[in-house]
Amino acid sequence: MPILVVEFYPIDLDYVVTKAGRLIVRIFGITEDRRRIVAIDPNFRPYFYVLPKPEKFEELLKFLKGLHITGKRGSYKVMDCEVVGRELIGRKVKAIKVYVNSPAAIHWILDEVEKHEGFLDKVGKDVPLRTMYLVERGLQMLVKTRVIGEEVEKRKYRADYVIEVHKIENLNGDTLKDFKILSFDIEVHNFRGAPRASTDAITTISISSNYGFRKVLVAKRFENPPPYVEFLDSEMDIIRRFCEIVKKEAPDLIVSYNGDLFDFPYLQARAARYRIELDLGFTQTPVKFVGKGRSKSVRFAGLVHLDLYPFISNLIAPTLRTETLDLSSVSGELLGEEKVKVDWEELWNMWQEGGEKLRKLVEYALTDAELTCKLCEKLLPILIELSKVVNLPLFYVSRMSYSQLVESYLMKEAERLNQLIPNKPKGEEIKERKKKSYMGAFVFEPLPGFYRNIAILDFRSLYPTIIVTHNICPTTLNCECCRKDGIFTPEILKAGKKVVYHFCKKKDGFIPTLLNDLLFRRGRIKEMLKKIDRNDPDYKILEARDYALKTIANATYGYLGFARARWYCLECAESITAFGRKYIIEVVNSAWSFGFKVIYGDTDSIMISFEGKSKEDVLKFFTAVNERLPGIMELELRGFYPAGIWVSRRGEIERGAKKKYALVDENGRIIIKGFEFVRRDWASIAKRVQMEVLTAILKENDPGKALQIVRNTISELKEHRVPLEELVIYTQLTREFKEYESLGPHITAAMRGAERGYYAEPGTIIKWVVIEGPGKISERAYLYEDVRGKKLKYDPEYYINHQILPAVQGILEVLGFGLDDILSKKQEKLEKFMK
DNA sequence: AACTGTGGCCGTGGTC
DNA sequence: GACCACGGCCAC
Repeated sequence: MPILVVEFYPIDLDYVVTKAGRLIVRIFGITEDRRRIVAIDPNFRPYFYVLPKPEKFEELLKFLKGLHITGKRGSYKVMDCEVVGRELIGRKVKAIKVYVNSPAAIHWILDEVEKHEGFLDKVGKDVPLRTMYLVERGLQMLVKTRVIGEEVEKRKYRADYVIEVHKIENLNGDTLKDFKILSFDIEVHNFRGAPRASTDAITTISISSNYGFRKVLVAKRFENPPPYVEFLDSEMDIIRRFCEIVKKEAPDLIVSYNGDLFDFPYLQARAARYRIELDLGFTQTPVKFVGKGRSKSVRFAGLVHLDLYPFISNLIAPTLRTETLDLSSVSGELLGEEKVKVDWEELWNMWQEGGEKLRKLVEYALTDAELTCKLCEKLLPILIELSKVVNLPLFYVSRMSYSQLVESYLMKEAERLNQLIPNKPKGEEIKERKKKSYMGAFVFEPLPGFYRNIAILDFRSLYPTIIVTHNICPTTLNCECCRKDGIFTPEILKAGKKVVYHFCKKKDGFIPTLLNDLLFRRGRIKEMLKKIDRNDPDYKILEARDYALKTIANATYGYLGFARARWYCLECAESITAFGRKYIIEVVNSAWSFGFKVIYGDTDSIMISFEGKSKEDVLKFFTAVNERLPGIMELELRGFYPAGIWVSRRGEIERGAKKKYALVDENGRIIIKGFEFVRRDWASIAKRVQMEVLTAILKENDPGKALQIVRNTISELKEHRVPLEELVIYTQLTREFKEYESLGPHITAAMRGAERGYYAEPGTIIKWVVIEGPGKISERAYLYEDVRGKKLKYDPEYYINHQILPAVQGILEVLGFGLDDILSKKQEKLEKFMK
């Protein structure tokens, strides 16, 4: 077969072991002219490291070199051994890098090696093969790549080129940008929101794309269908047609919203009834279900299945304000487009009735696929950047948590910095680590009050800059070489004793080096963002890159204290927070010595009042602090705020509540932290009134108006004039019913709902309402759907005393208004009279 | 499998 | 009625 040279962008990677026991790594990609390529690399050898006892080094090396095991499933061989000098968590080691013939061989060979008397330790045996491969070959995902190799028979591949690799290398910085996206969504015929694949058929499959293609496959006819509708005779035909379309369109990405846990498993179960294979990828092998339980994912070789739900819930959710993570709410927030919400019961009716109703159902179904596609377009730049930073295929990156991202990044960079990758901790070790905790950040207790002329200062990336400045790393912790003159932490109080750690002054640690890189790159991106236009196509990419780098930098501190981390280091985490406390307290002290009143501060920020002083004074103070800060640490001036309010802790007039305050900025924007207003588990009526009260006070200087708002709302509640939607409380069910020790209202409401067939499992957000009647709140808590359906009456007393008043009392108290002032009958009569 | 960390507020049920 | 643990969610 001829030798070919092809340039392409790698988008996916996997490996197979042939029946003959040969390991084959497959790189899937697309060329500039949108052809599919599979580069087959049969020459990769997985490896791990053995640390022998020094005195038996040669003996073990000799033993390893000839090692060859014949097992039932094939033969396992040591292909090569290399003696290398590396570092393992700050310790210089001489190790043997052992190359073997297949992934399974790692386990078998190790079994033998461990029995050898010269064996001391093993490292890197649990590193994923894809990481190993990309590092070893020096390849970057999504970056233009040239492969030179022999064209081989396509056989089972649906690709334009199948090439056996002779040489493969990245070319330049060019990254794949234009992805062909196909999104889809299924609708199921079921009644109460707990679809069962054993009984409930798929009614429609909707498909959308970023290149104009859209379609809804329907198994029931109606008059004058929209052009995108394709009628088919049965569920079987819909599924078959769907597979046909995906294969024919050959997109780069097949995108779903919760396809890992719902759409694909469901589709698979229904397809199995008709013996249809979901073989949608570059190969004719069927779909793969990887992992178990809640971490299940659905994978096709080459065709990247992006499920946006895990990505959003793992990484994006903290930046969102939405109460729930359903497609509609998330698109509402990220795209500004919300779809019409239709509940299960209604969908059932629409299907049953057919005709015009069915047309609505079809429109609704298409919207789902369309929103999924648009969300993907919106989030793809971030995914691409993350994929490049940690250098792993999109498929994996899109399903990763923060800790996995950090760890992947560290693993990717380990080889370059001569670091061995520590083993993953095992069960017992994890348990031991989990028992330990340590002291975190400092939070300043505010004095309750209404303040004017506030300045906020905060440290830029406090923890990352501490790590870099003080060289905090498991590799530099308590090094031998700097016992006398290292970098010493502040005293740390630990179980009644004072402890001090030190970090190496002579050589840069592994993690500080990487974080310094990340922060430096971020700095450069920020500079570039300032220079280019917002509409420049590069703007979005740079923004996404900044987001990716920030995400990894910020999660690194937490990762060091994470029990399952390979580079776990509790002393490091402790040291970082200890330095953090030291710095913020120093800033508080300087503020005082400059004559400012300190109102509040939390972890890396300080809020001061400059009443009686000027903004220039604040600048002087700010400059003075920065001059004394070491390394790359930096205090930033976040801004000036005309007014702010801090309340007392409930029931403790004199003590201010931490983590709760509201400000108004110079543009009149209200900023609210910690108050009920920002909490999911408060009724929107209470949240709205709280916001209105805060606005009246902070922005309009009109406490009288605030009182009036509260009184009006109370009357509306009493007269049942408030719509039920405003009374719904959202609370998450975090475990199975039987695991609860105390049964709060949201749990009893969910339990009542479950009896009526409303689906609830850990993770479900329960929407509940309190109705009139005797007994505990939990005895009167019902699902919103139940209350609405049965036309039960909500309990005004509950909403007044347990929602409205708690939300506004503390705020009004600061201005000198007590409960009597709020409820004052006289005023209310007067008001009615005036109307 | 779900799991980056600690600090913090506060309603509710449950116990005395 | 006082007190405390549980449970959830938020700040950073």
